[in-house]
Amino acid sequence: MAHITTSVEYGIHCLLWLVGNDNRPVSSRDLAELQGVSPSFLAKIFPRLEKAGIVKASEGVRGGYLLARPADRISFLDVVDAIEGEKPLFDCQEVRGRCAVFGAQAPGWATAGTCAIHAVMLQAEKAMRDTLASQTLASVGERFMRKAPPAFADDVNGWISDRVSGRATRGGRPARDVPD
Amino acid sequence: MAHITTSVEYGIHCLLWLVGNDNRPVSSRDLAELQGVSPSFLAKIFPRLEKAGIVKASEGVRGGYLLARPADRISFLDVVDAIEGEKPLFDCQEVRGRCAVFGAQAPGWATAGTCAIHAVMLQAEKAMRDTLASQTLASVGERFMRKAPPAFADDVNGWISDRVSGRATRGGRPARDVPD
DNA sequence: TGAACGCAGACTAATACAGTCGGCGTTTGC
DNA sequence: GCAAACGCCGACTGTATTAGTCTGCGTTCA
Repeated sequence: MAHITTSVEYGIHCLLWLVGNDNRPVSSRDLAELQGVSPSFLAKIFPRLEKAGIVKASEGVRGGYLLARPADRISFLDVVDAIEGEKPLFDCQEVRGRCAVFGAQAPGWATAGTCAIHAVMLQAEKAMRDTLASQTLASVGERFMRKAPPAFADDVNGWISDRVSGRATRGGRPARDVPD
Repeated sequence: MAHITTSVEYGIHCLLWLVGNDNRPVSSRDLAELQGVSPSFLAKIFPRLEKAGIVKASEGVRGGYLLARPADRISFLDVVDAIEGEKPLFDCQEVRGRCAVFGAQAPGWATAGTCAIHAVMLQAEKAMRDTLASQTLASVGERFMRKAPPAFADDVNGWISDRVSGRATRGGRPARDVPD
């Protein structure tokens, strides 16, 4: 699998729908159906975002999630680390200390400091993380909204409202607009 | 596992031993024992480096590997791609096209071009790859040799020569300096 | 000829990831 | 007060990848 996982992808997609949605919590189930992904899988991702302080949860009926801070202060790196837990790009096996000419015990100069190869990998990882840190939910959300027609945001808000009120007034029958 | 694998780590460590070793091929078995890693595992890595044109192989007794071009023209990125095959940092699932408000068929504006999230990941991947491309076997090898005492390179060359000649003159008994 | 090579492919064990399921505590509407 | 809609947690499954082993084949050289 790829280093940046599907969980992160789903998480960011969901968070983008929460941008500019400050007073109405949205449930992970609704977000899942809105995007056509697995509800139970999304339900595993959101608690991590909540623990990292990226979203706020409200429990009970009509509960759901809201962004915990403004979208321009939530970077892609925040989301990646929240979901994946700062997993390293490279896992140094410290091969340098095993050189046969050292015998049983490697000399100090060989194992002091960071392995030269590891240092390059850390530098590459930093470059990647710096890029992720430079992009926020606000900047990417805005870029997406410039592509979408003006009515799109309203359509989505309407879809979500329909689902919530549809459950309340029509006895739990989901309001789907996909015929079959 | 980490995105940059142990195979790459072993590969780079081996290639660094081949720097400045232009006329005497070294076998993957000797490189494995020199570094205390699995010979059969290393034997799986080298053919990929050979197919990528990073090393040249010579078969038969006294065969082995040499760098196929100067060390200052072999970057870390070359080695990573040779061994891992340009695997992407992120695998976009095209969630954007599944939005429920679109119904069965997503409109063109939604799926045109690169997904905004994917674009950020590609940018991060490029930053990582640019860093890996900027580092060569020559630069890192030199950095390592500055840490090592002057006699170290000779010690290693001696160890390798002992192993080759030891096999020839002493009937295949490996010249190990680690007692047990 | 045989040992030391490279090379290819099958195989195994461990891990991680995507996804599912069931149970529990909380909140709200009827 | 009860049931449905929530969040949250842990156990579970299937599949893909990785690290590592093993066997067999063709080549080279003493």
